[in-house]
Amino acid sequence: MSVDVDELHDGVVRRLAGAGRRHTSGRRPVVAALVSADGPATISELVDLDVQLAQSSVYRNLAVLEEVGAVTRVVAHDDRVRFELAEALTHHPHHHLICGNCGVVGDFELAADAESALRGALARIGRSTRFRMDLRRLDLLGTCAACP
Amino acid sequence: MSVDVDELHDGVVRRLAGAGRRHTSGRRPVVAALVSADGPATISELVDLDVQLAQSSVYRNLAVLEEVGAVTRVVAHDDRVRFELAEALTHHPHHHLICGNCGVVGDFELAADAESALRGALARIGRSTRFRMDLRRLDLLGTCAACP
DNA sequence: CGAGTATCGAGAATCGATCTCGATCGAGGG
DNA sequence: CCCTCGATCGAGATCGATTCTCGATACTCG
Repeated sequence: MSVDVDELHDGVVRRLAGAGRRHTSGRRPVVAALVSADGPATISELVDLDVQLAQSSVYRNLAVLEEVGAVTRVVAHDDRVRFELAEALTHHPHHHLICGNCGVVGDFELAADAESALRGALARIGRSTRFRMDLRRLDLLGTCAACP
Repeated sequence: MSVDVDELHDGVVRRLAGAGRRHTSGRRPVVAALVSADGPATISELVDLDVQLAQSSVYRNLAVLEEVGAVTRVVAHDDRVRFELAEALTHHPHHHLICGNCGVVGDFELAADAESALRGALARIGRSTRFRMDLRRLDLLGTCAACP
């Protein structure tokens, strides 16, 4: 993760302020843990990364941060929810590779041409179905290197 | 769902037999409920569809059916797991559109050209990451017609 | 028919996620 | 600097989906 951490916190502060919320001593460590985590992290992973964190507060703060658009919720295939910093803050557009076996989630980027081709195809699909496609995210299932 | 139900049960029987399991009076209704469900269904939806079903048995049987490859587990964005009949049985290849808001899951198919283009792109990605991409499934996030 | 194994169903046990509630913290006003 | 009031905090209770336990049944095969 090669993002200017101060700039990132600034972004978080702005979003929170815009909703009348504060960037508190309870939320900063959560954001910090998300930065240090390599990719989408579960609550328990975050608590492990920073033992000071109270589980209930992490849940609450992640909910708030998600509400103001600072973090994004990622659902994988093990029944735990994962969170990651929003692309708007990290400036790092990406999609997810989910291991259908163990649930690990990895990030990847599509080449520009593949990305635009995909967007075109999906826009067509969105029109033919009752869904509005935003292509905010593309979750792909595969098998990670650690699984058989 | 326009599949020959008898042929479908035959497929289920074959898969179960191949693993030394039986297609019992407890599993048939589950498969039947999956057929009548329109798309991936949650356990409670299945139980609602057939009040005779015992919840614990549905869980167990779906696990068995998944084990032998007769059904597939689908993870959406509401915290419930959904199940659907495996493509190998329905002969109906498709991907999923997941409403990021309410969690509803819909099916869709990609046009052949888009599908192959996508496969190519993903194969490349699989090589550059530590994931083995199988493109068994493509889950897309969008917003369904019923959500704001 | 009898043995041995796969299943069944109801209820208990798990465990991640959410909610409750009294104690704190922080920005502004006085 | 003190006070007020809403935003937050943290620990523990609660919720709800999923899984496990276990005695009772249903089949298959000899």
